[in-house]
Amino acid sequence: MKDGRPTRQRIHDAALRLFVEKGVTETSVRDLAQAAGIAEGTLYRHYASKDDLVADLFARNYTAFAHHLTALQAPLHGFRPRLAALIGEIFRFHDDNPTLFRFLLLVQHQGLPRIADGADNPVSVLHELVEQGIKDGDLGLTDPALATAMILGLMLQPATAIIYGRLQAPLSRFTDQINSACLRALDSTGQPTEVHHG
Amino acid sequence: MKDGRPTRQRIHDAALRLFVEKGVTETSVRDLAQAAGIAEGTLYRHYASKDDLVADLFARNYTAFAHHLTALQAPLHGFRPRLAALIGEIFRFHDDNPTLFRFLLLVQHQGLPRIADGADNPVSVLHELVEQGIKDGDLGLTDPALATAMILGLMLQPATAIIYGRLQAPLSRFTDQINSACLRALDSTGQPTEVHHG
Amino acid sequence: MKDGRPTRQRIHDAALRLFVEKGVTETSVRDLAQAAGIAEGTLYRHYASKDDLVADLFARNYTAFAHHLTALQAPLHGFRPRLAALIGEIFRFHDDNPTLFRFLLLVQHQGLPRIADGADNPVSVLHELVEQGIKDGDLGLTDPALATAMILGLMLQPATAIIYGRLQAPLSRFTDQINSACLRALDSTGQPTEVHHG
Amino acid sequence: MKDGRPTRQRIHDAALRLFVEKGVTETSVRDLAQAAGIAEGTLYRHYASKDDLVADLFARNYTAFAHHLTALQAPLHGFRPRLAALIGEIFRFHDDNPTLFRFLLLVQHQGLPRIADGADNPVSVLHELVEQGIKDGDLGLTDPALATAMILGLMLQPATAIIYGRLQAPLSRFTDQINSACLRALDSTGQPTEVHHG
DNA sequence: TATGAATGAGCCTTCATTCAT
DNA sequence: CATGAATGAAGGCTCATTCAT
Repeated sequence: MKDGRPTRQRIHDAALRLFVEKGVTETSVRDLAQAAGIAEGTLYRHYASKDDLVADLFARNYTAFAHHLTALQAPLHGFRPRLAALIGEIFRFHDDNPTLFRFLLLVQHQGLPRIADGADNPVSVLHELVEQGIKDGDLGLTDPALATAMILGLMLQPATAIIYGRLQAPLSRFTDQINSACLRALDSTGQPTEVHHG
Repeated sequence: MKDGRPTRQRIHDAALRLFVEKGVTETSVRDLAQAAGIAEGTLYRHYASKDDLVADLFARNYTAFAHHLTALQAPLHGFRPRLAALIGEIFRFHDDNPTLFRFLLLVQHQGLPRIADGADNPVSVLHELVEQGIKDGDLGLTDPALATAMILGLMLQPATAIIYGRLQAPLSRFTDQINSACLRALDSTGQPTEVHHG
Repeated sequence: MKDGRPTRQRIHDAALRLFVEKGVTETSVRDLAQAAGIAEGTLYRHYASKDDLVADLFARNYTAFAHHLTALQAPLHGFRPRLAALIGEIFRFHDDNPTLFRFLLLVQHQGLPRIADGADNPVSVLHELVEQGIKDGDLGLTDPALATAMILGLMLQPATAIIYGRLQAPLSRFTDQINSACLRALDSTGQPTEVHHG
Repeated sequence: MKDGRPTRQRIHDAALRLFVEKGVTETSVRDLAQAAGIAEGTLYRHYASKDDLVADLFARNYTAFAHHLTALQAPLHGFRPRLAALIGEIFRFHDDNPTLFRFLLLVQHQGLPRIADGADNPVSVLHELVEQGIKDGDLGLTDPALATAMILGLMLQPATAIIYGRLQAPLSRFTDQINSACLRALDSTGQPTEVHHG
């Protein structure tokens, strides 16, 4: 039961895994303790409550990832290189730790109000990039919220498809295709090739 | 408390609303009964269990919508008109009953295994359309799963953005933009306009 | 397990008994349910919480008893008859339901702030009687709070002595002795008989 | 956190204070450790258990006080001087350390069986004094248990009134009044002054 | 069908206590 | 002696479900 890792790390890992596998509400503290190889009471030495564990897990990683994405773009200039870097990094992150990625996706839909919009939010990072791109005339679209949603959809839905076995991991296989699909989707002035239809 | 609608319909409506507002697990049978204006025990005259209610609500509507989408395409021919019809109908469905739409989106992520892939599944309907489109040479992409994910992302993420207030309803406002964005995204041979980058 | 009494009454009786026997905090909801012959969850159909049960049990009886004492005095006039009636009634109450009496004594020391001073409080009833007595010149003492404490002590300490087996029940045996002891104690002008001391 | 006092003393003080403030059961070992500025485990270097701490605190002080009261009476003779000395000392004790006084009062109602009756018990000391007084013909009453209860009530209820703010500390203000009230209450042959009643 | 009191398993959390450092 | 993380039993409470009316 005891392995080398510190207690907190074992809670962290077990929680991430179970929350993604069964859902947050569906995972009991009993489940958590069992999976982490600790007693139930032990969890409360590290987190004030189950909710606190979820919030901490989410906020810490969500924020860190947002900061990482922001840092990544500092040396780059222009919409295209920055978007490419963003997508590449997000896909790499997914492949490095799919469980964490899915947890963030999962909880985002429940715990969003906890995290204020701003630089700490990966979605905001993307949104700001898009806004800047529109201002610089790099995009055909003029609604930043719509453009952000499109990019998000083109990135996250393939990730979801992997979860359900409709697409084969790793996600990074699709980095280039998704990147160029984003560029095309956003460029409303482009001329789609004429296609045959019967 | 009593209104004109039959009991079953009132359970249906209350459940949909509460499940979307608070989550399925977070909604208790007591909540349901209270919102529907019935006694707790009464729910069990209509559904074998809470799970059964969820499953029934999901399956019935998910399937019906899939059939509807299939029927819609029968008179149409070719990828483009069919995709346009699909998107138009999905967006219209969202705007007509956002609660049901969100419920389907929500439960899909938990109850998916219940619904076998096939004609009863809206995602499958899209998938088959895409497969046919590829076979007919109407799309630049060759991976139907990836193309399906892209279209799905371009449709669903704007719907999600509306939930979080990042985009203004109705979703139908974006039908044309999303439709053409799908076409561009899927057309890997198209030439994105040259853009300035600094 | 089932007897004829309604559930609420059985909870009431079991709670009173256990609270007095073991203390409020020391009595678990599990204990309560077992003693009342009901399931744990059943308690929560009748009381919002364990605290609520305690508060309700206390407030209801404490208040009712205060009202009863007040009513009792309406037809009487003057300090002495009223005090005699008060003591007689309090002792009779003790003997009729010693468990309830002890519960009120017990919880009073923890839940006092819940019950505002006033006509709903047996101690206040006594206090007001004493105040009136002082105003009418019926007492030697001039501090109503002190006089109230004295009477209270002369009544309650014998009740306590019965609990600990230092005095034999019923308490009513001592009604007259305590009543006259109160009168003597309160009459600071009286001349205690000269007594021999060796 | 560390102050000059030895660990045991700090536990002692913190325990007394918290037990009186919140109740024994309501005070956790964690509360105790925090208030005493020690680690939770440290408490167990000094006491075998929380119960043991309570018992020790109670027995030690209860016994010591009984001995003190006994010693106090050795040089005095006769019921009256001894009672006066007793009351004076008890009230002084209350005022010197109200927290300890209240703790003794509090725990007495829960832990009494632990302490055998006898010379180690302040109540017994009073009881014996009363018995001797009756034997010597110094009291009007003939039931020593009842007389003891009366004296106890006349002393303790004012102390209780101070806790609840119904009377102003210090208790010693009332020494003489309570002393003479005891004498009058115990003297069943005394003639209460005739009072007016309307 | 409808009701709503009753059920008891299970949930999150707290607690007194232990023990390796 | 002191520490504080770890323990797991027990606590109060909620829940989906049953059943007599």
